[in-house]
Amino acid sequence: MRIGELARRTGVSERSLRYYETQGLLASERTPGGHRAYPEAAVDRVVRIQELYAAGLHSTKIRQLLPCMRDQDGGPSAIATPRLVADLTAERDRIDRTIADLVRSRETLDEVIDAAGDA
Amino acid sequence: MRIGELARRTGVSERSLRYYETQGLLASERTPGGHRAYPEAAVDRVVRIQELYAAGLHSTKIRQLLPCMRDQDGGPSAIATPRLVADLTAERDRIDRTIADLVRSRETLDEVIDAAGDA
DNA sequence: CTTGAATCTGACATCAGTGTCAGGTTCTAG
DNA sequence: CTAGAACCTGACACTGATGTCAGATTCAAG
Repeated sequence: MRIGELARRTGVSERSLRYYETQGLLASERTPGGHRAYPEAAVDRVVRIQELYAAGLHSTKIRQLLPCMRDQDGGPSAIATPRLVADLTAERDRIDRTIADLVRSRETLDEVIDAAGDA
Repeated sequence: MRIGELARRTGVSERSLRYYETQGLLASERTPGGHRAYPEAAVDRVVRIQELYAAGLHSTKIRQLLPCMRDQDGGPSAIATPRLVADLTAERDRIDRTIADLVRSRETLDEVIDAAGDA
């Protein structure tokens, strides 16, 4: 699959896909002419990357994390080091706090929306 | 209360508090010499602002939203317009999606953390 | 009054992912 | 072969909240 199709299927811009490659998050084969060629599994991987980005992880952490993830074609190809586990645990706690925060903000929005609905 | 104390009590930098003021999010009285003076209620307000920022709202939306919020000293001083309600509903849906995404990412992290724990 | 802490304004830097554009090359259908 | 679509690299801009620094002013305690 080429980059255009991958972009279409994942909803991620070609620009971002190329950026992911420079960050070591997404590998690609190349055609003899130098065009990128992706395996089917790239779709899942890009979706995962997007999720992690949206969860506030930086590319550095994602790069360390990806090899330790179980992807659809088999088990993880690496086990997290204790150092990485500590980092990820911190990220996990941060995500917990973020979720709690989002829930509070959602309640705030709902209050305002409901108050307007009563009017 | 002056800006230093407000910063200490909210955990928000003085820089950010001044920025909030330029964005119309946080008013302040001024001493004769020009120093900012905040009422006690400012603490709550700053915390709210921080939560909304963390939830991904931009200052423009927060500025519109704040007057419609019920704060600790009474009811809201404004009712959201239909236009604003539509915006806030969109934000709410975005927050819902973000939460779902965070939960997925948290599961991903947990898997990796657990896998390392088994080793 | 003096002095040190706190505050003021204004300007510039940063971060990291993404948009966008230019100029060139490759691919593929006809 | 050829035209047009798709892709390549590289560079620069942007966003928007926040950090940081400089130089000046104000505040409050002795």
